[in-house]
Amino acid sequence: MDPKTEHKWQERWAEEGIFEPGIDPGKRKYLITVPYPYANDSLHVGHGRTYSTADIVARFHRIMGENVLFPMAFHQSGTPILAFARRMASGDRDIRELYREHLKEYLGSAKEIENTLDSFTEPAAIADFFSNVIINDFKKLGFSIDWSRQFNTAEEIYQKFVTWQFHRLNDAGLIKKGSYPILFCNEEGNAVGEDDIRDGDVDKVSIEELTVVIFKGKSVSLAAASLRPETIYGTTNVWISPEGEYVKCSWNGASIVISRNALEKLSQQGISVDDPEPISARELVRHEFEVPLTGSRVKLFESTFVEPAFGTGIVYSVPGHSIWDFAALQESGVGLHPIKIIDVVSGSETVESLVESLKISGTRDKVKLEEATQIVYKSEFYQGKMNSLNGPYSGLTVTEAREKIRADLVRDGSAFSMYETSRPAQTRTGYPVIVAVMKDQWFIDYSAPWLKEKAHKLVEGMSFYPDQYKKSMHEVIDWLRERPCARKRGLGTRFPFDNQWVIESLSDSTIYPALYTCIVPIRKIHSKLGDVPPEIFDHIFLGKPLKDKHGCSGEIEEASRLFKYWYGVDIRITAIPHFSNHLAFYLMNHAALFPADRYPGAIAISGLVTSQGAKISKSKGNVVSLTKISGKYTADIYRLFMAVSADTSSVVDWNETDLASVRKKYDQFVNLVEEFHHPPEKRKGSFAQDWFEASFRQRLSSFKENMEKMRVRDGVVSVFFDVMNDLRKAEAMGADRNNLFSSILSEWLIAISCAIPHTAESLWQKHFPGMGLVSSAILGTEGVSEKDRELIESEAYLQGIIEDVREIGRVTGRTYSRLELRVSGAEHLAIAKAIISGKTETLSPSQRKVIGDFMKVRKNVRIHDFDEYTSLRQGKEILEKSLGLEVSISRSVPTQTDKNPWPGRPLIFLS
RNA sequence: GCGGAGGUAGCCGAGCCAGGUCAAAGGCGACAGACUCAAGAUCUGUUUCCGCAGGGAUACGCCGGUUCGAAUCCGGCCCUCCGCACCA
Repeated sequence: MDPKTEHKWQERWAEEGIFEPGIDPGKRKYLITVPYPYANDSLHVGHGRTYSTADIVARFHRIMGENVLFPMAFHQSGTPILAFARRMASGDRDIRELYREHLKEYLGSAKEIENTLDSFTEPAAIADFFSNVIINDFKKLGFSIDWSRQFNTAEEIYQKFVTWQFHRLNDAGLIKKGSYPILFCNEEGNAVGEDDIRDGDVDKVSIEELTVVIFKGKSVSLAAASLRPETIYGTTNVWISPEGEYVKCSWNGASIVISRNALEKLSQQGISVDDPEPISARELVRHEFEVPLTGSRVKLFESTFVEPAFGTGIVYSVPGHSIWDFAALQESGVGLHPIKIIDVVSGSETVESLVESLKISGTRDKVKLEEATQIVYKSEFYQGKMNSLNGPYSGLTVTEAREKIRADLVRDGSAFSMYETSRPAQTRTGYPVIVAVMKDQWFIDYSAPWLKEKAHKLVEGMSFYPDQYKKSMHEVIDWLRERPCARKRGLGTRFPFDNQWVIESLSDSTIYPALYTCIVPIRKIHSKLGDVPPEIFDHIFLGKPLKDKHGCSGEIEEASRLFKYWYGVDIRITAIPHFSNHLAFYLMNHAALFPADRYPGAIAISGLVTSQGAKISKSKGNVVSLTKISGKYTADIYRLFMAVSADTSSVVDWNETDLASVRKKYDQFVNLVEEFHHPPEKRKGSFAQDWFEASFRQRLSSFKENMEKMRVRDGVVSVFFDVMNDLRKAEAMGADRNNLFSSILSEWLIAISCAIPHTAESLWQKHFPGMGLVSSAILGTEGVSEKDRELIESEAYLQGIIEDVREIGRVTGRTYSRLELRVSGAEHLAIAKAIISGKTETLSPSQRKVIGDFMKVRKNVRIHDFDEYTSLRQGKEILEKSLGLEVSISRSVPTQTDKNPWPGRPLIFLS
């Protein structure tokens, strides 16, 4: 198979429109979806896997006679495309160079590339370009996608749909407003996402909550920030930075000292600090301050490890439980001693033991200090108990004490909360990233009990592949809280209740599969009216009565019919990273908006793809783009590889060694089928022929069963590899290949067309000309008969005997010329049955003498449904052929005390 | 830490839910033989150890338990992977 031939078939499929189904009341409908890709880049072999799996499943359901719809669309909402366009517009040379290289895969001339790069200052141009790349890649892989229904999330029509959806969520009381901490850049006046932060993708920035504790002094108080308020009883002193700029300001009636950097953060977080005045904090050094709750007095000292830019630029020192404080104290030489206030399980690392084992030399040893801090934090936080020095908090666990002490400090007016980034961070343009609290953040309230209850019911009623994910989904639903659903920037749909906001990009992608069903007539409505009013969506999707048809009654009714016929989604296949976010929202929104008969039917999880043993990433240089696949390997090899190299949910590794072996098998298959000639007349069945046909029916039925249960690998293995092995076996048993083929070839090609459709089409055309396309053929329904099972069992019985004979030959190391087989008769059968059922008392005394002989071989005794003697007679030639021995068979030998034939285990004599 | 999944022969990977028919499917790799001048491809066989008649011993992360019987059930331990949110 070459890419050109593959292309030819793709064009045929498109011409005949066989993947663009309409309503067919005579067939069961099957709607299969995969989350749409984000159109900011081309896709690689990893992305292709989910779609490959989906296409194999789609094609399977098609050959099972179902009316299959496999649609797709493109995601353009959110910040990445926008950020990319901005960088291009800013004239960033690095990114231009990067994409110049990248575009060479898709565009021929340098001029074309430069023009395209120029156009990338517009987000829409980026999205369009990569959407087209993806479409082309997918077409070249032979995916049976209905392209007539594609759309993208930047289209007005999509945004009308999302707007409608948000109105309905609001009607259900699920849209809420509240305050929420986010990453923010004051200089740019923007919320910042991962892509806006320098190294944000490799070194994630998260938000941490600090407790700012007020240490009262004579004229001013110190506001010291801590991640661990529970350590307050271990305070020995307070630290400030000798290099920091500090200000005095008023908070809650008190005069407090904080770093200049903290001012802006606090105001962004809605904490009011007024009248800031510069103060020379050094003057306060060695002054005494009062520790809240404990009432003890501690002094202020300087240490360079304190970062003015972190928190308030002031920290209180707990050398008993903080490595930094311990190291700083040792350096300072002020002669204070650590106070131990937390007990940990014996054997756990402590501040002192870590300083020793890690050889920490001082506060400059930042990397080791960080590592040690993590270790101490974990063991104290999860196992620690407050000891008797903690006043009323003695005996509490660290977790409990933290909450209680924080609450008590806040109630007392001795503390407030502030947020801080988990590491110092800058935007790509170099401005600091801080945490701001948005007072009017919009949420979707996924915590609503009625919604959770509905969602649990929905989950209970659907299938998950693998099954264990059903349990996980129940847990995810329990865990969901309010989700911020709008942002101040990014592409997407305007938030309908507040124009300043844009709907966040996962929140706009929940029930959109509904749109696939009827996008065509809705487009018509939109082009007629220049709008799609919400009540039309209400009518189409929720069946609400519609008075004013806006002159589009035909289109509206068409859309309603389509939606009713196709929706819900029968299966949605997606990679695991979508599980606890996208899939959860997908299910929650369906539960919130649709009646139960429109709920999703199943979710299948597709595993990750690695490349040459490593996670696929640009930095590792192991990205293999989908564009190269069809040319370099052919679509069918890719598809077959994805199907058979691992179970749907487990990891597939893309590497040349495994690819080569799949290719080898594939070549074998093609050669076999190409050499086939229809025999002039079908020969009368031999044992081998009958067995092969029976076995094929069993392979086919196992294929169907596995595919139904989304075990694509097992399914394809049984219909591809196993049938080829059977074929070889049957030939070895003396059957004629063409004869074997002629009885199964058409069904075989139809089944195999799911995985390798192009190859199947070519072979189909060659051997069954004039019978249409294999892609639209339907598999027969014949199952496995009792007779088939007997044949299969009887062949396995023959194989067992062949193995036994071989083993004897191997062990004795001799060669033989004759094989005599003695099969058990009626008497042996009766004795065996009696022993097995424990009714030995029914046996005669002479019969009882053979029980010992039976027990020796009982492991191998099997009472078959077929007659062993007849089977051996039928298989005589096969035995002779495979063993190269002259074979004689006898039955009903009299019982003896030492050696008897038993059911399933004839006596073997070699000479 | 919490939640989830998992550790099976040289490798990948079934089996485990419903304990015996499991020395454990299938694939890859390796080895031997056939074919060939040769290589490749293909076919046949072998691939834990012992065994001159189809057998035995030891094995499914480690330790222990239940059972006549455990890869499969239970408990403990060790290790690996995934998710832990506003990010697509």
